Amino acid sequence: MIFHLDLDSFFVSCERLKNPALIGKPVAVGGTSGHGVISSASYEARKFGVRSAMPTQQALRMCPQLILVKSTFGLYSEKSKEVFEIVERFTPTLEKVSVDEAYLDMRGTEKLFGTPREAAEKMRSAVFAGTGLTASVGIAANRRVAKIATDFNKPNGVTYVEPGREAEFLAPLELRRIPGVGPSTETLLNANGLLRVRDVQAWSLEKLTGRLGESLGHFLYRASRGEGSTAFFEESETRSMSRERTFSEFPKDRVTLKKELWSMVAEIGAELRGEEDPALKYAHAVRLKLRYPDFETLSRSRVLTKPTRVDEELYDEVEKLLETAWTTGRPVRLLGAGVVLGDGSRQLGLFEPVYDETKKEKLADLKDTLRGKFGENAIKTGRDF
DNA sequence: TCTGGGGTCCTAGGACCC
DNA sequence: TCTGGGGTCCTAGGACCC
Repeated sequence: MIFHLDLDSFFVSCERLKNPALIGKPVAVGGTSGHGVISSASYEARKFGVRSAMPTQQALRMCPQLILVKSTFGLYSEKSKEVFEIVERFTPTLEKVSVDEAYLDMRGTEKLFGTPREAAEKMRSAVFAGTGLTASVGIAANRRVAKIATDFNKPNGVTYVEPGREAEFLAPLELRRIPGVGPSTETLLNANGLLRVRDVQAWSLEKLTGRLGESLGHFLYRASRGEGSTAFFEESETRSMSRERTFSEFPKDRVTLKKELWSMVAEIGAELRGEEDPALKYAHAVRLKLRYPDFETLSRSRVLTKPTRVDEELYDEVEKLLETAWTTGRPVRLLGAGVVLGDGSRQLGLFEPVYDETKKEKLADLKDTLRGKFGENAIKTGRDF
């Protein structure tokens, strides 16, 4: 039995703990100024059509009395920690997938907590008693179905899909309920006459792969029958790091863009040098992202001739990408920088020596240490833009 | 009407190798 | 003069998730 636990409108609920006057009202947490989007909406606000990821301006048009609260991430991670400390008393085998969501392996806990449904209710009560937050729980034989089940009975509910009855549970649901089926895939499926899970169940694997492609066809065949991976943990390592910034006023001068690029690259560099896992200590490639005011978005990337974790070396490469990608003088809405991670050896060339730490790298580490001790501004980097 | 930020995975063409 | 098949890497773009 796998549980999927999801905290109800988490950011809004946290804000209500801090300010009870928000209870019972249409509230949304998110970007309050300029080009913001909604991160979390109360159920009162959802009645008006307000949803997360919706532009704040649009939300305000739909619901003029909407109370907007600026997000305070410190509060959310604190509350999240409290919740998972409570949840860990039920099983040590859990995987957090975000601040407000986790999968729990509850196999073999019947003696302690009773039936799956009883265990879920005990868990939800404990979370509420300890933090004042409500959670929804989905129970199934695999992660995918458990997650769909959570969504089925939100907020503050439990859904148990008995083993062997997955296909029956899924049949009436809209395809959109399957994680991985977003707006674009939904449109494609609808255009093929597939509206609900049962419609997909009626197609053979050959028909699905023939009409929709190998990958999507196989995925839907399995997902529609409630099949999922049997392993609890799914291997997944960080493969990239990035920073991006949407400007409130769209700059069109080189200096502003390069200063911003430098500060993002420096953050990435510090994170890279703080990385414990030897397989992920070095940047294998760098990436640049640009978005213009009309939302035209482009990215450029380049594999480095030599893997590095030195800010200056990363910056020089990203700057080159900016020079080639950016139409000089055109205003920029969003600027982003990123790295693809590697272990410092190059994949190509079996006889390449593993990259040695250079003096520059040691200097960069020293700067990080000093910044940690004396503050961000302890070390000034002399750079002309 | 206006669209955040940090990620993962997939696709598709071209280069290159065996 | 004509031209297979499989695999990996690189690059750009896009879908999707929270």
